[in-house]
Amino acid sequence: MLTLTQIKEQPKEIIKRLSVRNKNFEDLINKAIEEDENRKSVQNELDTTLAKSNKIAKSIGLLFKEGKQEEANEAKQEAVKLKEEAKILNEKLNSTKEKLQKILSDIPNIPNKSVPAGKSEEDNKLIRTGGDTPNLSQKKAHWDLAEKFDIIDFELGNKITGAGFPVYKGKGAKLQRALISFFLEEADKEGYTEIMPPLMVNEASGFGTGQLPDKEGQMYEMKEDKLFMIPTAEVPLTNIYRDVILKSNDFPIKLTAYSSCFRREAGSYGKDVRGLNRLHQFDKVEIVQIQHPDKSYETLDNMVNYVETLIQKLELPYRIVRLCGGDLGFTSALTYDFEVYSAGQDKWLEVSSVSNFESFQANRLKLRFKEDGEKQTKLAHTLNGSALALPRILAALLENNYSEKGIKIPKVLQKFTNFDVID
RNA sequence: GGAGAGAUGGCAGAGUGGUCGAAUGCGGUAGUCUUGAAAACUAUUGUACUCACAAGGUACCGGGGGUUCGAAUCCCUCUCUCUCCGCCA
Repeated sequence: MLTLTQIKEQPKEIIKRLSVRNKNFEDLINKAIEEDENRKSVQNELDTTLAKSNKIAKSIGLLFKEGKQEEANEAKQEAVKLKEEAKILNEKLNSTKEKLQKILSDIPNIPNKSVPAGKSEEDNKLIRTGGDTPNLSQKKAHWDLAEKFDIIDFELGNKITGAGFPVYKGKGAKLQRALISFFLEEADKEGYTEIMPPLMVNEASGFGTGQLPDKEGQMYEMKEDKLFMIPTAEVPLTNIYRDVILKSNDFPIKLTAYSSCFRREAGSYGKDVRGLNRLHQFDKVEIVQIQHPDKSYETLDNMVNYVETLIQKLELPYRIVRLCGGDLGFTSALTYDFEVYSAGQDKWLEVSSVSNFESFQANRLKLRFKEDGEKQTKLAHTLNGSALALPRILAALLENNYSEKGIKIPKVLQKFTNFDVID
């Protein structure tokens, strides 16, 4: 959520910057400002009414003590009147606040200046590429390979749960575990503190990172307990710092977590989502940083570089793109997507998304900090990225490393798998 | 799931209808003393809105609602924590 201070300081600039999202937010911004003015005047009125009422209430106590019954009773009548006024004003204030809140929660984050305008992924800006595309004697899609080597069973998942819940078996399961260990160990070396978070979160946490109320349908919900299955470890990880006031020397805060992720992704069926390409349950190692506003973009670059090294170590061909306005997530100010080339499908698969949310999440989370010696609190910046999501990495590993001899395991993973080929 | 107790400022903990934004202790910060430090002493120390980051005002004692001129204090409700019992990896 944007803060009203941000909006009021430079509304025109914000409207202009939001327009790269391919939508016009002028009305909403103006409404927000208007509604806030409204809120202020109502609050002022209420405050003065309450002040009067408080004063009288205090005097009544004194009057009774002094035995001035009559005067006290007179004051009482006055107080009743004020109370009624205050009640009406209070209702008015609440509805105004609600309206304002609704408007604010409909305004997405301001894209960073470097975000290109554009409608869809075709307008994303290519930053760099790396790795070599493999020369394969024969191309096979990973779902065929999975069956051939009996390492992932999609049918079995259908039986036990439903579509999008694959069952990993034997070397397939071990490879998953190896990837998780590899990613966590790398993150640890990079200075991230490992966390094992809950896989379900409450409503307040969902709101804090922006999944609620906007993307409600994305999460699996336990209606009876008002809990949600996490769509990413970003949610519990970032919410560790909800309602927290940090000191400026607490920065940077670096957290990592492996978790299963659960996404309903309603309505996305068909050809592009075969095999591991899109799942309801998948595994991911996430990295989160909380940083001083002055340093968050430097940190974003570091995170991008870090994710790049992971893909390089896995010897996968990749490209990094900067998302255009139309493709940029609601809460993000700047996002880099990583895609790996998966030879069997002849497709680029998105495997990581690294974003700076600036103070957008922090405002929802009430995640603040104090500059050394200063009294005033400021909003911190939050960032996160996948490092990395497993299924599409696995798909690319299977497809790119396949030959008649079987599927070759990248060197960095072998100490975790204890085998070097799937055959 | 059953029975009971409780939720107060960074922590501990007092406060059961007015003078309570809240005693006291610890912690934090600044200062005095000291060559320096410790100790001791003094002062200061919640968040947010309004507003000039002033003064003043307002809200917040787990969340929401109610009673009252007035609530941390009484009532209702929700959430959470603890103790005992039951169940259980």
